[in-house]
Formats: sequence, structure tokens, C-alpha cells
Amino acid sequence: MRTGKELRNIFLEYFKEREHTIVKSAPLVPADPTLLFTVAGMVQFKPYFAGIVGPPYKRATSCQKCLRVGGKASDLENVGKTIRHHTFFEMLGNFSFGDYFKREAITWAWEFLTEVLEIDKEKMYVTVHESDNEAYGIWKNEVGLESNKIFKLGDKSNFWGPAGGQGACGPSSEIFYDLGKEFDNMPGKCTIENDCNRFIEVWNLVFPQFDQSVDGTRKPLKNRGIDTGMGLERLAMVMQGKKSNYETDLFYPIIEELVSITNKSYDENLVEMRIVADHIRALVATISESIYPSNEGRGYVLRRILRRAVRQLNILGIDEPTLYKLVSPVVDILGDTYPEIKEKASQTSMIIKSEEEKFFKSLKKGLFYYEGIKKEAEKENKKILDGKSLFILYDTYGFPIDLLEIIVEDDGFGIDKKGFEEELISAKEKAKRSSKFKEEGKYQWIYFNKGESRFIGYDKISVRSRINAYRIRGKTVDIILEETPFYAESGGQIGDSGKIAGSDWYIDVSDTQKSPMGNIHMGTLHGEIKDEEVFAEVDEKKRFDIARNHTATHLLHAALRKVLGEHVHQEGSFVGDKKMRFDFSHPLPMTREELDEVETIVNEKILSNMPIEVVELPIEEAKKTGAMSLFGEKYGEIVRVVSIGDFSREFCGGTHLSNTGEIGLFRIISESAVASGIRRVECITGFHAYEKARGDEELVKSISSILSTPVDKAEDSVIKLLNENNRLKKSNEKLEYKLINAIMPKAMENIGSFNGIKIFPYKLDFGDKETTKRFMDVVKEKLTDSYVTVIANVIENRPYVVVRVSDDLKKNIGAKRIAKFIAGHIKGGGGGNDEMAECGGKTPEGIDTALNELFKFIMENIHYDK
RNA sequence: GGGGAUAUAGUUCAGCUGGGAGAACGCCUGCUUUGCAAGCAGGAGGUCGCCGGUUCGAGUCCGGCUAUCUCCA
Repeated sequence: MRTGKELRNIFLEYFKEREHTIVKSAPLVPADPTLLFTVAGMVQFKPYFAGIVGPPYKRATSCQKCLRVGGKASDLENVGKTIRHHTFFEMLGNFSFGDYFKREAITWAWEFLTEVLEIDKEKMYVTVHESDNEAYGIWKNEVGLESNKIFKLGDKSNFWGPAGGQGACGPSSEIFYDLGKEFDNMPGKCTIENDCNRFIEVWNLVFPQFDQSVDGTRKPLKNRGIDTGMGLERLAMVMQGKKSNYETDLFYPIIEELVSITNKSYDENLVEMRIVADHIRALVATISESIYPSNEGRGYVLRRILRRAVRQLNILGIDEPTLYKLVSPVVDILGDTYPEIKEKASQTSMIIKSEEEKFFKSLKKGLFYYEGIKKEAEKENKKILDGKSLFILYDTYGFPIDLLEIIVEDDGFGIDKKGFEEELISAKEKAKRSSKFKEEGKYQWIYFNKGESRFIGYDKISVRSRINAYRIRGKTVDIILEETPFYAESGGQIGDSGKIAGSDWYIDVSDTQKSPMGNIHMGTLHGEIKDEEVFAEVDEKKRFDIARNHTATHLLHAALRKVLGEHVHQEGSFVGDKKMRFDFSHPLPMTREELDEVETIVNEKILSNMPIEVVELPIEEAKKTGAMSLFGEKYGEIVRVVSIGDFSREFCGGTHLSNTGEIGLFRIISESAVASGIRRVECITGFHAYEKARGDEELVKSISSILSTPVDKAEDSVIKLLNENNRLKKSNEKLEYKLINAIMPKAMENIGSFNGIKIFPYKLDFGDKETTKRFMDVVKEKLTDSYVTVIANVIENRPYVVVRVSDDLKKNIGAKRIAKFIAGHIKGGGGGNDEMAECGGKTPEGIDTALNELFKFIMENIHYDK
């Protein structure tokens, strides 16, 4: 039996013998911003097919990690239902860039399958595009296939690309394997053309030979080539004679673990167990590349995969975090081929576990909300639960729909499915109207000069250059130069800003981004772009601020490892001009002492003014220097190694200072958590740190001067003041009560009466709002019933009045009405309830008139009807 | 990128149409008890996420921002 691991190696070796360079798998996050994930082996080679960047080799072969979920190429819904669809899978491929074409691609593919792997020729079929006589001829005449084994199909299945509606595309030829009658899941109708299980597509040979422009016209592609893809899992299934991909050695150990954890049989829980096995592989692969479950973008896709998996476990009778226990079999399967998976195993399982816990928490919240809906329905004697409220439960609280249906049914209710669907559709419509990815390809590039774009910004900050291409995108313009000093956002470092000027026009560049065609400068255009030499100049001050932060990031990384331990690994960073942020693995919050120590070490390294050395080395040699690299990061064949004495050595493409002393000053301004096991520190350097320090000092000085104490006594003084303040507050409160009680007898002389109602207007001449209310509390104790009290006060030149009406009168004359009446006299407003109300205003003079007219107002407005 | 939700004491949360910042648990002090989530008395702890607006008055209303949750792309 051929193991998955053997198949990978045999494949790569076969093409290596045919002068292909073995290229490592690119990360699952592609350099291409239009793609969510790497969905095929060719993704990392896209620029070579586009012919914009010259390939370093003519032939390549790879085993590529792929993820098909979210976006156009999503297999998520099929997972588990079929024997061959996956979210995460490995794709074997061979590639030609302007080198060999259909003949070699077809004959080698056939030779590999039938002679190297010795697959039965009789069981194989092929398809070609209906217009592709060339491929048909090769299969028929050179390979010698009978014509009844070659199927001619249309665009839908046998024409590929172009991605994003523009660029390389071409016909394909696919090789199918007949698994036999027992796989027939569409009895009597099984053909190559439908998605029947019996005929499995093993290998897809794509022949990019056209260059399609935005308007749909096709020209012959200059660098026509070959792009093939063969799913490793399917190949393993065929070679190992299994009934599905899941029973191959690439999945089965996970299933075995599942069986032992759940105590259920695989045969009776096929779908659920397959979904879990598939999803855990995807999770381990992505998390190992430092993509974490979150609520946006790629992270959100992960979160959904994880929750789907947890749901399946739930169906299998598991209701506590368990998924993380499956990390270990996945590491056994993939860890040797992808070292980052092995390296990050323990962290991966930690992250999965904490994410599982979060999900259970959100389920609990949802159930709480659901109880509310249920009670509502019971009260109104409804049998069907309102679709709109159930949609809120799903949309806002993230309650899984399938689980919701089960629970609702168990409780003996029905679901208003139509209402639910309507809500879902209108929500989708809303989101669709403003999608980002759709815009790609809408704006046409205008080329002045087709060629490579070089970055020369490590040594220079300005250059004279030709323009390669530009496009106008609404208010902004994108421009690509032949040579540019502008650093594009990468490795956490933000893109450069600056100016690109022609003879009578210029662009204010506000950002620079990477693309397969070279660095794209984005900014606002003044004037009109001409095909001429331009002067491109990076904002030097900003560049230096960024470099200070970047060099400081390296010092910080090394210092953290020294203080906290070797387990500290960079998990992400942001290097801007104003500040930098560094995320790293560490299980606990940092203590005050640890932070101080790290900050001190970094500043010591700054003060000793160490030189920063940058060398470019072939990757293998660079690794020998012991430099730190980031997993999941794609490095080229030549890498830059940035060293700061013996203290720090890292792979890094960023822009740096030449001596640490240029950083000036380094301050940590915050430390917090970003995910379980991952901490974040934010720091500032150089002038920004100086300004912060000076600001802090000014603040302390100003506080001291307010306190009239020397700076070193300020702290004690504040503590003393706070204590004193507390004491005074309490004593004042007591005194106010005494005062209130003391003046009360005299004040009560103001009470008038009308029809047995005690009316008590009074103007207080001390205290604040609290005092006024306290005064009224005392009055309330004295006048047990049938009273109206109106206590006025002037606080900071503003009138303030509280009104209270006894319980037995509040229906006859509400406190609120009285408050509004008084408000009318003081240019203000008021409110409250019938028993108690208050008001305020702008003119204190009005209080006396208002109090004088209170009697009249009550007489005129009181009513006695029930 | 768009929609919805949340942000109040160390923690979990309450706070009805704007009108005296609260509960439970935890913490501190004292007493009483010495045993299973002990009891009693007292106490500390809050820029109500941040910024702006409306108002006599904003935790509450409006706008913006940030963070978290969630659905959709």
C-alpha cells in the first residue's frame, strides 16, 4: 500500500527527474489580495503565468496546502456528504511557464499514473474541451486511448479562468478513474459529466493559452504554460483501494480517535465523523499559520468551520470542548510535511479549546433569548414561532439554525420558515450591495511599459523612474513604477507615503501595497499622468519613524525572549510611524516588573548604539545562522537577515536603521491580551516617546503646582487630599442633616393649606441637588399625607426645584405638572412622575414668582374626579 | 466591506417612556463560631467604553469612534 506520504514524494521526485524545481507549499494566505485563501497549487505561480514577472525557473512542481471555503471556490457544503470533497486538502501539481505544453503534460501524467503508480489503464477516462483538437489528438494518437474513452465537454467543466475576469485562461483536460459499480450513487445515470461518485476526477491538466482582457476578448498568451492539479487525498483513495478519502491514512487516524472518544461506530455516523475529520485538519493547518478564529475575514471563516465541527460532535453526543483532542492525530498526519504544524501543535490545541468554550458560552446566551421567544408564544397561545424573532436569534446571537430547529420541534412548536427565509434573503441582499471583491477587475490598468517593477528602497529614498502602469479608481489613483523606493506594506510594516512627480503633475502617495505586478502606490492625483520619467520620493521623516519602530520591534522581541523565556514567538506585529504593536505567545499577563525589565533592556541596547547589519543569504544558509523566522511566512530563495550585534537576528524584509542609537528612546505604553495564550504590547519610540515622556512630566509638574507641593511629594499629597475629601463629604452630609433639622420648624411656618391639602413652597439657600432632595426627604417624614412640597434652590446660578406630592394626591395633581408649571417661570424644563418631579432652568429670578403663584396654580388645576 | 447586538463595581448582571448609580458573588475590618458555598455588623471599590451633540438635567436620546459578540459577502 502506498501511504499518503509516499505519494507526495513519488510525485515530486517524478517531476524533479524531468527538470522541475521542487517548490515548497506557499502559505494558505496568498500574497494575492483578491483571494481569501490559497485554493490551488497554481496560486503562488500566478504572476509567472501573467507574464509580468519573469519566473526563476521554467518548470516547477509542488505539493500545495489548499483551503476551499468561503468565496467562490467553496466546498464547505459538500464536505461529509460526498466521499471526496474537503475544505483543506493537498494538491500535487506540475507547472510550465512558457516551456513545455500539452504533449509533455499529457504523456507524463499518463505515464505517472499507469507506469509509476501502476493504475489500471482500463479504468481511466479523460475529457478535453470540445474545441481542443490538439489535446484530443495527443490522447488518441500518442497515448493511444480509444475514442470512446475521450469525452469532449464544454466551457463549464473544461475551460479555466481567468481569475477575476482578466488574464491567463485556457482549456483543460481531466483524467477520471472508475471506482466501479458499487460506487454508483445515481443508478443508471452515472457518467463522467455528472457529479456521480463512481467516476472520480483525479487529475486536472489546465493549458493556459489565452490572455483575456476586461471586455472578454482573448489574445494568445505570450507565456503559455501548463498548470496541473491532482488531489492527494483522492489519489490515496484510489491507490489504497478505499471507499472514500476518509478511510485513507490521511484521515483515518482522526476517525479512529473520534470513535474512541465518542464511543460510537464510524459506519453509523459517517457524515458527522467525516465532517469533524475534515474540519479539524483545516483548523490545524490554518491556526498553525497564525490565522486565528475571529469575527472578520479569514478568521471568521475559521470560526465557522470550528463551530460546524463542534455541532457535529454535539450530534455525536458531546457537549463539552473536545475538538482540541483531535489535534494530535492531525499533527501525526501532516506534521512531517509541514513543520509549522508540528511546531505549533500545543498552541493550536489551546486556541481550539478556548474557541470551543466561547461557542458553548454563546449557545447558552442564545438559549436564554430563545426562552423569551417561547414564553411570548405561550402567552399568546401560538403554535408557530415567529420567523423574525428566530432570525434575530440566528443573525445576532449566532445560534446554529439546525440546532434551533431541533430544539423548537422538541418543545412542540413549529417554525415560521417563510418569515425566516424572507429575513435571511433581505439580509443577504443588503450585504451583497456593498461587496469589495466584486470591484476587482472593474478598473482597467493602462500600461506604459510592461516589465518587472523593482524595489530599491533599502538604499535609496528617491529615484527617477519610468511608469509601468496606472489605473484610476474613483478618487484615488494606483501607479506602478519600474523602480521604486516606496516600501509596500508587508510583515506588519505599513507602506511608505511620499510624492511621485512628473513634469506638470504629481501624486500624493498615501499608501503602498504589494501586488504580483510590483508595488502599487496609491494616492491622489493632481494634474494628468503622462508617459514620462517621474521623480519618486519617499516621505523621509515618516520612513525614519517607521524604521525606529521596526528596529525597536526586533529589540523588543529579543528582550521578551530573554525576560519571559524561549517560548515567546512573534504572532503578528504592526509597525507604523506613530507606534508599533507586537503580539507574541505567552500564557500569562506580564507583571509590572517584567514590563519594566523588558523596557530597560531595550533602552540599554539603544544606549549602547549597536550597529545593525543586513545581509542577503540563500535561505538554507540563512537558517544556519540561527536567525528567527516566522512560520506561515513565505520566504523567497534569497532572504534578508537583520542582525543587531549578537542580541537579535531575524529574517526580515523591512526597512531598518543603521544603529540602535537612532531609536532615541523606547517606551512600552500598554500590555493586553488578544487571544488565549497571546499577549500584545504597544510601544512608541523616538520623538513620539520623547513627547510622551515630556507630556507625562508636564502633567506631574502641573499637578504638583496645583497641589503646591514639590513633585516628589505629589503622590502623598493626593492620597491625603482624597482621604480629607472623603472625611469632609461625610461630615458635610451629617452637618447638612443637622442644619436641615434645625431650620425645619421655622421653614414649616410657610405651610399653607387649601381644602385640607398642605402646600409647602420653600426656597433653600444652601447645598446642592442632593441637599435639596435630602431636605425634601425630611419634609416628607413630617407631612405624612395630603401634601404638596416644592423645594427650590439656586445651584451655581441655576435654579433647581424638586416637587413631591403625597401618594393620596398624586392622581389629583401630579408632581410632574407642577414641575412643568414652575419650569415655565425659569426658562427651563422639567419632568419626573406624579409622585416626584424636578425641574431646572436658566433664570433664578423666576423662582419667587413661581412659588408665589403655586397656590393659585394648584387651586385652578386640581381635580377630584376619579 | 455591509447589517444586527453588547460595553455600568474585581466578576455576573439589573437600571421601565431622560429626573436621587444598584443587586448578587468576591474583597477588606470587626464580632460570633471553629467543618463542608457559615452567620452577624460595618466598610472599601464606579471618568456608567471614548469623543461630540440635544436638554434646565444624559448611564438612559442622537451622531462619530474603539473593542467584543454575531450574521452576510
